[in-house]
Amino acid sequence: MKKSKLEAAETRRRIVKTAAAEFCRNGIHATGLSDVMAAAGLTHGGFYRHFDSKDQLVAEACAVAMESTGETTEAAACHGVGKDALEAIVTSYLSTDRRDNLSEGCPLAGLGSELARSDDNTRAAATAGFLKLVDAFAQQYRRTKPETAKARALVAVSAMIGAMTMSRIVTGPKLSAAILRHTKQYLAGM
Amino acid sequence: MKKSKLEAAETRRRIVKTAAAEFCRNGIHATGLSDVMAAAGLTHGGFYRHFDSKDQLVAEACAVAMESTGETTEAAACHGVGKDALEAIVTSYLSTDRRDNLSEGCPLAGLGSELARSDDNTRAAATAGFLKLVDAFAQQYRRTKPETAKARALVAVSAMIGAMTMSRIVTGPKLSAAILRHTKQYLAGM
DNA sequence: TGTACATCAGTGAACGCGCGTTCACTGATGTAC
DNA sequence: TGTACATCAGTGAACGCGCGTTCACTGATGTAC
Repeated sequence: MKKSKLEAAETRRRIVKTAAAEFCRNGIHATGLSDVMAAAGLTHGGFYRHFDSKDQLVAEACAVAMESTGETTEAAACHGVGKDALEAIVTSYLSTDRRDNLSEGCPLAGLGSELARSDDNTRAAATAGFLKLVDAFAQQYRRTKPETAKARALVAVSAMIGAMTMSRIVTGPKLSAAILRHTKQYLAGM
Repeated sequence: MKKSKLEAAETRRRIVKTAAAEFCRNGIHATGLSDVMAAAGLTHGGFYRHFDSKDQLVAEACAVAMESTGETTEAAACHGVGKDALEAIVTSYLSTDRRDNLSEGCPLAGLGSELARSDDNTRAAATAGFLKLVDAFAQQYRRTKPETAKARALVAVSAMIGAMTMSRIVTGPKLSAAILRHTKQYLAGM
């Protein structure tokens, strides 16, 4: 049953991508390797042909999910510059669709507290992705010293992540929507 | 070995309080009932004399942890009014001590993504605690229409929670401290 | 107030289950001649 | 180019382990008379 090297590499990518979605949807701890492999159309036994451990998969899945979030953000930012770009980014990030579609969402919001307890590789991947988001914000703060822009961007991205997290915790759809709406409005004018 | 009703009630409270600390430190999924009971000085078998399920304990532990966070916040707010109170709250909440002392920290930051996947009772407890924090902020926004104050407070509290979460994820102590410092400064002047 | 008995907080062993990980096996792929 | 053989991606059963939960048991507490 051996597959060609090309197929094997493709399988590996599929596992990581599937893992990213499954972890984001159900949480890292709550997602078993069997779940991931089954969702990728494989049996769990083959996992260790591709990875050393679950932790390694978690780190790579986090990196892939953050890349995807970064691309979505950059795509939104292309719709304009300055305030327009800011508004496009936060409108995309803080939408109710994104809130309800965990598997394609930002892992910083979807897995935040679990990432804080993950190993260095995973946290490094999360950090790199976070800094890309921060840069995307900082670039839109025109007429501002770079260091001020960076500081403001740190706050804005943290607010965005916190707002998305809270909108998912809160019981009551009105409150959940209000958190997203007000954070969106505030950050767009920051 | 039966204990008096008073002792039993005291034991129950101790279990909930211990659970709040253990969940906040290690995460809900990663903390077993045996861990909680052992930390409370008991064997795990007695758990079901006090609770129906782990989920029930999680909900009560979340409520207790949120109460504690609320009290800490109110205590900080007593140091002044308006901008002074705001600064006291965010300085307390966003300190590096709080960042490094998970077990006594705010569950919204320490358990955010796990709470988002918890049952209604747990999320309701988290929501009630969140709204208390929002009120504590809103009260400090003087010379502002109540609805504007509430909206601003929603954003500020979300930002605080997101910043604490990110400061724990990020690799690199300087970046971690910068997130806390800049968010602190920004929210104190909001 | 004193005695007999039911209650039940807490113990410790056990339950089934799913976890991360390992392993013998398979058969198509890739390589050496 | 064709053949013989080593490699290794993927399968499926098995490993030990810890999980949430259950249960028989204990003995001090609380209650009924």
